[in-house]
Amino acid sequence: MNDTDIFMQPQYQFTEIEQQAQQYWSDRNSFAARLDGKKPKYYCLSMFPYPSGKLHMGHVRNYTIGDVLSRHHRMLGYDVLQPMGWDAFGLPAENAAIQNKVPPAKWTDDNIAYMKKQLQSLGFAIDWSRELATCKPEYYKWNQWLFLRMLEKGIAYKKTQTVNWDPVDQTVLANEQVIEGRGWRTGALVEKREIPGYYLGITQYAEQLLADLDKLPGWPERVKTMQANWIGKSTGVRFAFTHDIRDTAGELIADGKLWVFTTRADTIMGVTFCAVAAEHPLAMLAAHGNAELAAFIDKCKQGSVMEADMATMEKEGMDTGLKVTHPLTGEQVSVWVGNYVLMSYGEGAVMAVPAHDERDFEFAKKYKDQLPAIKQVVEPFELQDYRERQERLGKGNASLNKPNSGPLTQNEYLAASDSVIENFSFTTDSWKSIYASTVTSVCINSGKYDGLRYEDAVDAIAADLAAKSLGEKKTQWRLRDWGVSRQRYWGCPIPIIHCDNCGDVPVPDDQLPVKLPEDCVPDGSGNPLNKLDTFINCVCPKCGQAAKRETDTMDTFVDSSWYYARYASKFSPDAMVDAETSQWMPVDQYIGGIEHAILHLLYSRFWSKVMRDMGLVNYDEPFANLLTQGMVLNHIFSRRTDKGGIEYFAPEEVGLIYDANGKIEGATTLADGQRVDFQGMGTMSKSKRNGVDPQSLIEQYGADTARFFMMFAAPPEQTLEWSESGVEGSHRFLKRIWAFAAEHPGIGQAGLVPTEIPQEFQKIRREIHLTLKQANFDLKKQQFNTVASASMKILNALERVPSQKTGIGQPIHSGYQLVVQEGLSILLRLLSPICPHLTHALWVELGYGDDILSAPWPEPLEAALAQDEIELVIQVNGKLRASITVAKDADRANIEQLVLSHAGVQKYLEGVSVKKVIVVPGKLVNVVVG
RNA sequence: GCCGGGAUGGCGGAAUUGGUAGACGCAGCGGACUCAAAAUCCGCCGCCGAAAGGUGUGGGGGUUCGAGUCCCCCUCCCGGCACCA
Repeated sequence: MNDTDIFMQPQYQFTEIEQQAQQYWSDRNSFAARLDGKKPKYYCLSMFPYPSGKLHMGHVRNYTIGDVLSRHHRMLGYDVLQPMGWDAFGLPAENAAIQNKVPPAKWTDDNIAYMKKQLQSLGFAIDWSRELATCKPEYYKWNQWLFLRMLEKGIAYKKTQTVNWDPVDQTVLANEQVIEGRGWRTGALVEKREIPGYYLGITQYAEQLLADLDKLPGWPERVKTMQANWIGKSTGVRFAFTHDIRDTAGELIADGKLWVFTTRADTIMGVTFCAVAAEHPLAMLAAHGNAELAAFIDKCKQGSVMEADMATMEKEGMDTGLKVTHPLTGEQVSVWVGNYVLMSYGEGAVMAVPAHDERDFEFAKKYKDQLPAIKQVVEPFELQDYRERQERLGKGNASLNKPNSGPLTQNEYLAASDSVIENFSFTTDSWKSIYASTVTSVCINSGKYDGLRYEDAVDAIAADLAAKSLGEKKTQWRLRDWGVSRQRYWGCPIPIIHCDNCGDVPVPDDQLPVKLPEDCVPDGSGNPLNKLDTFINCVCPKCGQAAKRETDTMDTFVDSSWYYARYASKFSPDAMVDAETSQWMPVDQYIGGIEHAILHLLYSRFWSKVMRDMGLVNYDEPFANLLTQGMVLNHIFSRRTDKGGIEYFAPEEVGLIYDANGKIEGATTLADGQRVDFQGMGTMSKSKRNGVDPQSLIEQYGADTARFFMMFAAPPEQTLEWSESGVEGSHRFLKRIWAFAAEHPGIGQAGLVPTEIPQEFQKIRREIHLTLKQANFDLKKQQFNTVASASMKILNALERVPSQKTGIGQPIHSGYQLVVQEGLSILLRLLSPICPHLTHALWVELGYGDDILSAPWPEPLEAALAQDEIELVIQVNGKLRASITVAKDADRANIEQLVLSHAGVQKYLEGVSVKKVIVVPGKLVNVVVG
């Protein structure tokens, strides 16, 4: 090599080393993914970035994790695919356009070019030939194509949707652009508007999306739980209370039926009232001519809909004065408006059974003077079983009066149950101790249903309701269809043409893609496409008359719902994906932030199933294994300004103050020595000024240091606390490796055979192989922090190998050569996924081979791990007292005898007798005395 | 409020899944080199104690020869959420 000069230097010149390694990989196209069918495949995918301008630390962490996995699997003998691309449509490009008057296309392209350079400087083993950007027509053409197929199948459809409308800018706002009910730019009060839009029928796949979570053992439990909750399946009974309530025109409302949904139909005989949402037609009707009720309804509509806010909120309601008829008992039941009933879920109305629903109970407690007495209709099965046994024994006539207050025992409850309803005290505690019932309950006080357990009761009641045409069993989903229309410019055009004669006409396939004009500069006053005649005006594909193009674009979640499949395919202009896709898919390892646990992952799963049903792909689930990496945190420093605001200081602008325990107490600014407060660790963000720029990190320490620290500081799923001195420590380690290697030029070439190795060398060799064993175990667990520390341990061990130079000119011991040669080879390979540049350079320079990428992954050798003597720890009554060294095949009796005669043990045996001796082979001996 | 995950030195974090608690690193302290500093290297480093020893994984109880690890109760912290009938 002509660049040997760098390697001869004992100094670690990372910039040159990294550039040369990257050049080497790029010259040889080292990371082009190929499937030869002989090796197993490994598709490793990190969530693609939004090209916001430059990388942040979260990206560095995410992509380093992916790269470590990719490089490790490559050396294990897999064909690896690790692609990269750009989630390039979205609102920030439009905001930048408004600010800088640059077209979003230009802004996005420039950002991509810069960020690509940054990614390359980190040395990721990416197949750049598969790079894609979702804002390019050759990509989004297939969004449009699949959308049209969904339209044909009835999966996509049009209906009106509610949007946030800014009356000043005359534009639709995204939720994030609404700040405290006002438009972010204009400050105008935001209005709700109903406009038409396209929806995708994800609810048609609800059952599959829920059931197939079981096919994902490689996903974190919490992500699966979140998805299951989001899909929100509940099975129950939908039924109607009948009524004769008429509107102001005298028309019977909703055919005289008040529909409700319940998962607890077995408690139907315990209904004491009904509650409807504020927006429910019955509530609206009752509000006519009832100012008090109208005011209450208005108040309900204003309240927060967030669960956390609501959980502690007082349940409130008001009687509408309306009555409905119970479908089974014929009793008249009052209809109330309840602030805890949501119009958007189920029927917007509920039956209220205070005895067996905590919310209903809270409500009934508050309005007990206006509502009928609560009615218990189920009790735990175990209790009923108990009661029956008691009755057979002819017992059970005690009174409710319990001498000492406290919760009733089962026995006491049983004795008093007949009088419990009259004497029930209205507290949540007594409700919980008496009524709260699970589904293992049995009906009581329910006429013909008495004695039926949950499932049987629901079946019988559903059958009776069905016989009257007033109800049936039903599955209710929380999941709603996915609205994909966005009234924005920088997105994929929805391929529809509006014709006065023919209505909404799909763009024919041969006219795809509908290209987004790229020279627009949004000015904040709505979608510029609306003003672009060259885009809007077109010809109806059906009748040939002049027509208008749809100007809405698609939600950017569409773009990211299938990019992984495109990566895995040849980028054909004629097909969304090709046969190669099904060879690479599913993704073997997907890595990204937990913030995408619900929407992105659910939409991708849905999209995959749609593609599968259209015969495009052959997999049910796109991501076999999911790793959700933690966030990157840094110190936050702030102080109150004179004006009462908060001013933030970057960590490099302050000096820390520690308390007596060495904990950070506060800090002072380096500039003026003023005191600032330490706010703890928080996510790196611009607003808190605690971000660290990856670029300056790479320039100062190199990519390998950045990568090493990212892996070393915390396990991947946990948050990672930034530490400048931690980065320095990582850098120090890499310098030490370099210096150690520089002292052993050409050591990789020595052809040594490990035969007779003296003890002193064997001991360290064993330590190295033991550490390697642990590291390989940790890699399987994806616990990279201990893999990084294992590489440190191996270097520590290598530096301890006795060099035993016998004198000037004397050769060093062959045992030394062997252990260092082998140990360094293990260290370089083990470290190479984390620090690929340094290890690449040293592998070649020390003569181990041409390319560490094609070296096999190191495995510990049994011969190196074997030992003739083992150390056993000795405990007396579980406390560590001594240790002995015994032959590895020493038998139990032998060990016991050795232990009991050990001086360090005997002093604990005086005056007591040995009861038992426990020998854990290879580990320890516990002498139990007493 | 509900669901999920946690709590181990001054700090980040280990502990091969019930078997020597604190690996590895950071910070700190002491020393070597240096005119000096930086860099580098060597040593010490949970707490109490002069030592012997004792004690110690958020708190309390339990199972076990043995518990950071398993079980029950409690406290606090973080993440998620939908008053879901």
